[in-house]
Amino acid sequence: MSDNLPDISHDQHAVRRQKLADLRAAGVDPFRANFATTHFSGDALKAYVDGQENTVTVGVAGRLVVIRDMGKSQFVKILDQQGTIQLYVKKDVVGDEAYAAFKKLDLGDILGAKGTLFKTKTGEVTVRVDSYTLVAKALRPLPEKWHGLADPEQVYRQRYLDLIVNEESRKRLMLRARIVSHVRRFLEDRHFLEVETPVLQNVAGGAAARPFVTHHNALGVDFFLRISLELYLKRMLVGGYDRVFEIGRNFRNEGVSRKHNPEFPMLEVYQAYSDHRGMMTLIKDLLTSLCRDVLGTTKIKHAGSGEEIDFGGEWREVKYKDLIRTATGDADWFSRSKAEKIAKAEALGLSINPAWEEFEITNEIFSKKIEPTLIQPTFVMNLPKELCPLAKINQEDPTTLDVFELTIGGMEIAPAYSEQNDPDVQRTMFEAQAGEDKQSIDQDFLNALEHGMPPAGGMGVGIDRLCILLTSAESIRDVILFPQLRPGAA
RNA sequence: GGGCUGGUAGCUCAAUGGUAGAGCAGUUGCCUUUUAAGCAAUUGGUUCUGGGUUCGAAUCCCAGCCGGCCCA
Repeated sequence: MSDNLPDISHDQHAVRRQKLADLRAAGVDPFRANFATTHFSGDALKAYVDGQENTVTVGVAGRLVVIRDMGKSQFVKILDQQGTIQLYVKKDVVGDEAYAAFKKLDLGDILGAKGTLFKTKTGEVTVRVDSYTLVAKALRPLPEKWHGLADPEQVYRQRYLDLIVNEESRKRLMLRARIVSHVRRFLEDRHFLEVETPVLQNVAGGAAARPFVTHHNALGVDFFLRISLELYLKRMLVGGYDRVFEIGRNFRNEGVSRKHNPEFPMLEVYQAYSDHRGMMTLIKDLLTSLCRDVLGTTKIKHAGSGEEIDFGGEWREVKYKDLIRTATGDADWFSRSKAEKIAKAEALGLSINPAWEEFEITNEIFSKKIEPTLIQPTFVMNLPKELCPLAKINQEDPTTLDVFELTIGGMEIAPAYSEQNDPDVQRTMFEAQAGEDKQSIDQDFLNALEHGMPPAGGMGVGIDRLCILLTSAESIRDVILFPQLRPGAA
């Protein structure tokens, strides 16, 4: 190096670009190299045979995340999908030239290394490197090694950095992948068929939510992004698929919060010749098997309250109306006038819109005063009939439905119904809900019901919320790889 | 949409109206079993943006941009 070059030592990006240029000038282009691995880091660590030093050969690859340079030898760590593994690089093993090049590597570079396993004097299984290959140069520096990346905005916008430096995030988001995978396997084992139904719909049915609208140029029509999977999956029941499920994205054009992301994957399951009670068994089996096989425990810490949620015991079953009567201290709540209900709700500290229907006032009490307190798994049974127009009416109390809402950790985890299969009742319910807006009724769905849908139980499970629960996350953003944010400043 | 709160070196954070600092990272040396490796030296700043107050602003005020928490 000549003396009149500008000092770029403060600019890590420039220093790394210079190193890359030097490599290329020497005929080495890391971006045209590759490396054949034989093991992931965790598998390599398991391949070590106690006492057998330098007998097992492995090829591992990953991102350089720790460098401890001791002059003529270095201990470094690389990170791959399974975690980190330590490499020991000695000058007199790899040779002078390769060692000199190794000393020029930066934290963040991606390399492959071949060598033999041994245990250091402090007991860590380590690869004694015979040779290595740089396969990608990192031109930008990693965040700080002790504290990781703490700025929440950068964690969400540049999740890749969060995943490299924050082990907690890495583990939580990998756990999510295993949860979803387990759900699929669980259902497939029970003869459920996974299907895919349209995201672009001309009627956004199956739920009450504000949809996103988009436009199809060739057809010259607007479409809604779906807000629910329900009406298409029920068409599959009509078509003879007796057990179906879909894990599909729903889109709701509403607020963003700790519990809401505008796009979210939803599991919906439908089982012919079952009902909501069948769904209770299914969801309990699913959650307990997730606890057992994925988490390895039936006790989970609830991030909000710090309370321990126990999936192992009996799950509480309680009627919606009884919860309301208890919360209001009024055994005759459901025969009170609207004015009395408003007065009582306001006395409980709620702000009530006088335009609301009575069931909405009651449900405000449920969602604000009751649901957040239901930390242990609780089946809330027999919801009022106004809340779910797609469910069967309960025969003993026709003001309620054959449904439950499974609530855990203060969150609605899984609503399930005995599905309405009477096309005339369904039409009446739709019309009552639609009011003047007849356009919003999915006429083809009613047509399908008229062809005959078998009696069935159906259930929805929000995957994000399930993951919040099972990973004890504080926020939905912690379980979504790339949560929705306002576009960043340019 | 409202209230509170934050934005300072690549990252994590200090600096309470008076010369913008530290640790890590980087750079240069030393060190062939380290574990946040160690030792020595050292570079690095549009204090989010734009206005204002002031002799003087990272700090106070106003507006904006992007977050976080709570509420709707």
